[in-house]
Formats: sequence, structure tokens, C-alpha cells
Amino acid sequence: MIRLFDSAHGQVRELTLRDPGQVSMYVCGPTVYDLPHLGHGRFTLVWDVARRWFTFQGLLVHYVSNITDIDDNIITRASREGTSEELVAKTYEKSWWDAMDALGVAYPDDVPHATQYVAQMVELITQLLEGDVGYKTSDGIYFDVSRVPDYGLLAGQPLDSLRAGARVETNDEKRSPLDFVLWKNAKPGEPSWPAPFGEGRPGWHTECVVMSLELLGEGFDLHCGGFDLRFPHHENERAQAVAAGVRFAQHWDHNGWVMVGDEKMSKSLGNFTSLTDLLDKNDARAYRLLVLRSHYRSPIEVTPATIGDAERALARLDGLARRFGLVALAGHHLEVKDDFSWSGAALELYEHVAAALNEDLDTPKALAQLFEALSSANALADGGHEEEARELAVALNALFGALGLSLVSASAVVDEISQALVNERDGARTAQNWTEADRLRGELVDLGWTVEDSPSGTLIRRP
RNA sequence: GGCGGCGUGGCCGAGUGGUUAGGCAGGGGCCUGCAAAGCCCCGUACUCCGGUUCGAAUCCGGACGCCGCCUCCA
Repeated sequence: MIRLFDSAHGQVRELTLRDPGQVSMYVCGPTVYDLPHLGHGRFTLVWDVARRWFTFQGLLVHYVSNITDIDDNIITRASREGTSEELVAKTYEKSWWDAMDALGVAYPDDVPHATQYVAQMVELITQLLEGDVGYKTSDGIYFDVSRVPDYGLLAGQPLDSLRAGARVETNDEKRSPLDFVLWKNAKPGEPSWPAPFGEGRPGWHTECVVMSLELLGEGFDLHCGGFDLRFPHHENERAQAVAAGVRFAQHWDHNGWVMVGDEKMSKSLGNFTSLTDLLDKNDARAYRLLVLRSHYRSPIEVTPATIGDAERALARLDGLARRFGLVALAGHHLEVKDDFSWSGAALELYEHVAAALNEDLDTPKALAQLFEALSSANALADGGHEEEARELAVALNALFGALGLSLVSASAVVDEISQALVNERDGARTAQNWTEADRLRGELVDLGWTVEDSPSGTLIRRP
């Protein structure tokens, strides 16, 4: 049984599946008008981990995440740069997938682009207009939130109190400040599509509700995104589905914020803002580990210090991979439990990790258990219990892989000069010429190697 | 104004009323020719004030501080 927080209920609930053995999930993707930032990195990592974990346990996951390729921000950028909306979207979508690649976020099963679903959006809006839930103003079509009895479910507040706090600009034509735009009338020079109610383009909230239903069908299982999407975006998606008489997501979940200390973000302070930047400077796995280390609904702080901390922890994982010659897993491949064998300490570890992850995706708890097992594996090997140690190490590799973390044992290619120094040093050590051995170690270190002695002789690797 | 969250050891960060979270950094030890890697041991923390309880970081009340959402936003 998988239990997961449900934003619609404000508590952890069992994730009941529409089709047993299958999970249908929709994760709100980016609007591609700029480089991806740390927040994008977090939400993609969090839900990538959920997807991987569901898959690992044997569930068939249908994972859909969209690209919003038409939007005010895209239009603004295109006109500012004197280029087309299409080119802006293409450019930043490329950056998006490059970053996802680097992060080891697996490609979704489906990636709907908003511009490809305009016809279906027009259909939905037509239906809402017919029911008088949608209404015309001079600049477009709006949705009348008062027509949805439980509007405010995801916000956790009734309509009245939401309205009281509304900071939206007053628009005399709107029936309520909370009403949101379904369709924006075409403006000269902006992309637009034909519709019976007038040429224009869809509102953001309409895009996601249409795409998720189109690809996952009525009453799909899980709808996720960042905390800020809870209201109004997800509230409004849901409102449209309710008004259209369609069963929508059965479970809602939202991940927490990325903080960058209380300092303003700026390059001069060494704070990272763009994901692209972070990935240029650090091991991408460090961000995944950082994300896994705190609960997905808590805020996390991303600073050079916390990233560095995670990178050093990663070194221990890679040390295990080196010691046991483990093959790197994860990446684009989603691991499945049944591809590994489980018994003894490995099975026990799996069960503990599964218990943690199936209780609201408690990755910190799972990680604590994995790190403890990592020490055990090394201790067993130190004690000469090779078999047991190896079994545990293989299980650890599988479980880290289930979370999308690759353990890397491959050391850099050793050039001829370095290899000659290694050979020389082994000779010196055999001859017990410690002075010479130390001098040669110094040379290797100067060449940027980390030098370790082992039963089989000098080992060098890149730190 | 409404709704919600948070304040834990040097740092990050979990925590279901009583028994070790975990990681990083630091100290000691084992191993090693010396190192590195690895293993073992160590810090006895929980914003403050009351209360409930045999017992609270964990429940209740209050104070202080911080943050998020109510507008585009991951």
C-alpha cells in the first residue's frame, strides 16, 4: 500500500489506483521562456523519484508532463528579442531537456505541448460557454468560479475568504476578481487560433486540464506540481473539470520550495539561480541527493555549502561502487525490483526502505537506512565476509538506482605518464623504498590524482 | 484580513510521548611503512513560558521569531 499526502484532503491518504497495478500521473511542466531554475530542478527530481519508486515496485506508471509553449512570458520575450514565439519556445525547451538529461530525470511517457491541443481546449471552452460557466468580456472568455460549489478545495479556503483576500486587479467586466481567463482574444502580431467565439489563444489553466484528461483519461490517479501551483492553477484546472462534469485527478500532491538562504540571489554572492549554472559547476547527482535528503514537502536550501556537503556524501557512495565494482544504474533506465535478487540482509534493507518510501515518500528515512547499510557492507568486507558484503552492496546499488542515483565506479582513463609513475611506485614499494614511493605519490597528486594503496597495488582516481 | 507551515547539536536535516535518525564538518582509536579509503567510538540538541503526563523535541495553551499562499510563478 502506498500512502501519500493529498492536498485536497490536507492529510496523508492511501493512493488508490483507478486501474490496479497502474499509476497515471500528471506533473505540471515548465513554460519555456527562460533557462530552468533550481525550483524546476526540485520538482522534476521529486516526481522523478516517485515515478521511479512506483516503477521499481512493479507498478506500470504512465507519466505525463507538459511543455507550455504559448504564454504571455513567451510572447513578451519574443517581442523584446525581435524573434518568434516559436523560436523562444524551441530554444528554452532545448535547455530544459538538456538540464533534465544532466539531472538524470527520466523522459516522461508523454510530453504534450499546449499548442498541439488548442482544438480540444476550444471544445472545452465552448462547453463551458454553453453552460454559462464561461462568459465573454471585451478581452476574452472568463470562468465564473461561483458556479463550482466546492471552489477552494485545494486552497483549503472557501470562496468567500479567498475573495476577501484577492489582490487581483479590478476588472469591471469580471463577475468576481477570482474569475480566471479561459481564452484571450487575439492581439495584432501575437499567435492566435481560430475559435467559434473569436480568434485568440488559451489561458494557462485550460491547457493543463485538457492535456491531462486527453492523455490520462477521466479520474486519473495523481496530479502533482510545486506548492505554488496548488492555488490558483490546480484549483482552476479542477474547477473546469467539475464544471464540465468530468472526473478529474483523484489525488493531488505538491512539493516544497527551494530557498537560497535569506540572501538575494546573485552570482557575485555565489548563489546559484539557474539549474544550468548549478549543473555546470557541480556533480548533478549532488542536487538529487540534496533533494532526497529532506522531505519533499519541506523547503530546502540550496547553497554552495549544502551542495558541497552532498557532493562529499556522494564520494562515499562511489567508494562503495569502486570497492565492489558495481555497475552504474539509473540514468534513463527505470530499475525494477524483480531484476535483482533479494534475501537476507538485502531483503531486510529493501523492506525498511520500502516502508519508508511508501509512507508519503519519506526519502530522508530511506536514505538514513541506506547509509547505515552502506557502513555495514564495508564493515562486512573489512571483516572478510566477502559474500555477504557483496550481496548488500549490490542491493544498495539497486535501491540507490531505484531513486535515480547512479553509483559511479569508473575512474578516469589513466594516461601513459601516470601509469608509468604508478608502476614505478609499486616497484619502490615492493623494494620498501618509502622515500621514493612517497615522492612518486607526490608527483601523482600533483597531476591531480587521488592515490590509494590496495592489496593489488597503487590505485589512482580523480577526486 | 483569511488559510497554511516552520523554529532541533558547528552546519544540513529527520523525528510515530519513554530506547542511536542520517549526512557533512570536528575529535579519538583500529587498519596502513606513512597516507588515502574503510571500520569503531564521541558531541547528549530540540525558540521561550505555562499545562497535561510517571515521563514531551514529540500532545494542549500562550508568547516571540521566520516563511509561504490568497496575482504570473515549480
